[in-house]
Amino acid sequence: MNKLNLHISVDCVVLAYDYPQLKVLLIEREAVNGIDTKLHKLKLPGHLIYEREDFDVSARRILFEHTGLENIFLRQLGVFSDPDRLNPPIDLEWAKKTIHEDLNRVVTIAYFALIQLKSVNRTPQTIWHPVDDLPELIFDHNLIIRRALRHLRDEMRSKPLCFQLLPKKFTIRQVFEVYKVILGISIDKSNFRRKLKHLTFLVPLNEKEKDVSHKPAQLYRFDKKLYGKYEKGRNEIIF
Amino acid sequence: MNKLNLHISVDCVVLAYDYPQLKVLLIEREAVNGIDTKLHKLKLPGHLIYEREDFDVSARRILFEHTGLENIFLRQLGVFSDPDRLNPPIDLEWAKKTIHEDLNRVVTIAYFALIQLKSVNRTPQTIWHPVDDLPELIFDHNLIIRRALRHLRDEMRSKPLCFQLLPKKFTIRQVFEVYKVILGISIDKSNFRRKLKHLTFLVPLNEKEKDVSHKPAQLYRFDKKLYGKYEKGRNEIIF
DNA sequence: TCAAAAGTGTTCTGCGTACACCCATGG
DNA sequence: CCATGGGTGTACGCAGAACACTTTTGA
Repeated sequence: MNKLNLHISVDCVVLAYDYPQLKVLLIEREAVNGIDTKLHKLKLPGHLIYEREDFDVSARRILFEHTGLENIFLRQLGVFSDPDRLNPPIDLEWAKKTIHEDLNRVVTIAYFALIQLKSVNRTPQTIWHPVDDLPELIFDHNLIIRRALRHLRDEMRSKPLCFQLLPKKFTIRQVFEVYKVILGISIDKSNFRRKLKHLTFLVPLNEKEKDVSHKPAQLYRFDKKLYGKYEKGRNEIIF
Repeated sequence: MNKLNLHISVDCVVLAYDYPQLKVLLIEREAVNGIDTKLHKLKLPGHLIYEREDFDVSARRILFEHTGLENIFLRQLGVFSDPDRLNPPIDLEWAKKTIHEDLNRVVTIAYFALIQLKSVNRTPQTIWHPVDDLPELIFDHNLIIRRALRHLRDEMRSKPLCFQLLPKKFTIRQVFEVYKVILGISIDKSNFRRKLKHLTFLVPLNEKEKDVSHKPAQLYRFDKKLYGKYEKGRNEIIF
């Protein structure tokens, strides 16, 4: 029998690009008898873990339940272990009633996932909320999201994460938009183009944009194998 | 009362540069009645956590116990949650006898610390072992160290981690050596010099190397504040 | 024929790379 | 005066920044 471990949970920050915004997947907290259901707080998708489950597997299970997706881009973000993180008290009350168990301390392992919004099964409980101006979430979930965004911004600069947020076929402009909105910086469009065109792992397709009221753009795909080679060829030391 | 949590431990990978090698801090596993003491296996410094302790605090406590150092450069590396990580069985036996408790599953939060070897209190139980050709350690500690090294190599390229491994006053050559040994690459010496000289956050001191049988080198220090400014001024997108 | 975005060209500057060379010190 | 490493100079090429310009489409 595989029972719940009452000390450890997994929470997932699932991010998606919904032009022109970056959005995060939130879940409406279920109402529980005895807790004021007026408090429609939101939370990250997550759950206590099972005794015999690797956390990466737990995270994938949770993601599948809420999005219908498998093979998601997933990274461990880190552990949130503040002994007082199960605050405010009403949130803790809710959690106890939901799982029908007493809880003392729960540490959570935060995960970080990137998906393409189009491929998701949308369900009534899931809310895709812009990452700017988030409401107050339960526990320390606001903090976890902030940490995830910082991680994303950092890693975007040196790794090809953006392609996880875009469809398989994309235009340079789409990449450009993703960079602008996530990093919050202005970039010279034509230099950005030129730069991307010289990246060997971006393969131009025999296909162009359709149904647009301007010159249709070249479509590209990201080639993981070629990226591997490209990455090996680099040995810059930058600070 | 603050009791042990039998589900979660903290392990620390403490790295130091001992010319010309990178070394990791290991602890000799204590002998326990009923376990063959011939098995002189080594382990990372670490321990089960206390119920009301933030893990960062646990890690610092452990590091202080083994090195006498406070204010260490410390980062969370990640969680190791394989349900079968407490293998081989003899290691699990040893752990149970040591803490006088039964153990089912323990997940560990791995931390990553960089220190200057000179400033450490050396004690008889602590062993500084070269990171190449490590012996077989208990549990998954070899895996944890590999992960730590990967992390170090990655982060070295974009962050000024090397200065955590060097004394406060250092020469360009020392930085050069650290990079060479950790990244395992060959670098053009004179270009490396030039590059470092242009970094605004490396401040030349009114002091030179002493007692060397060659031209004494300029000493520098790393200025954290200046680095902060330097970092803000960068907004490269690199892939 | 106009708006909108694709895509090209040009100039300047700075940085990485490769490599030759001179300088200071202890033995 | 030699070995050792510190430190400078030069020349080339590529890549980023800034910005003007041309092209292709739908409406």
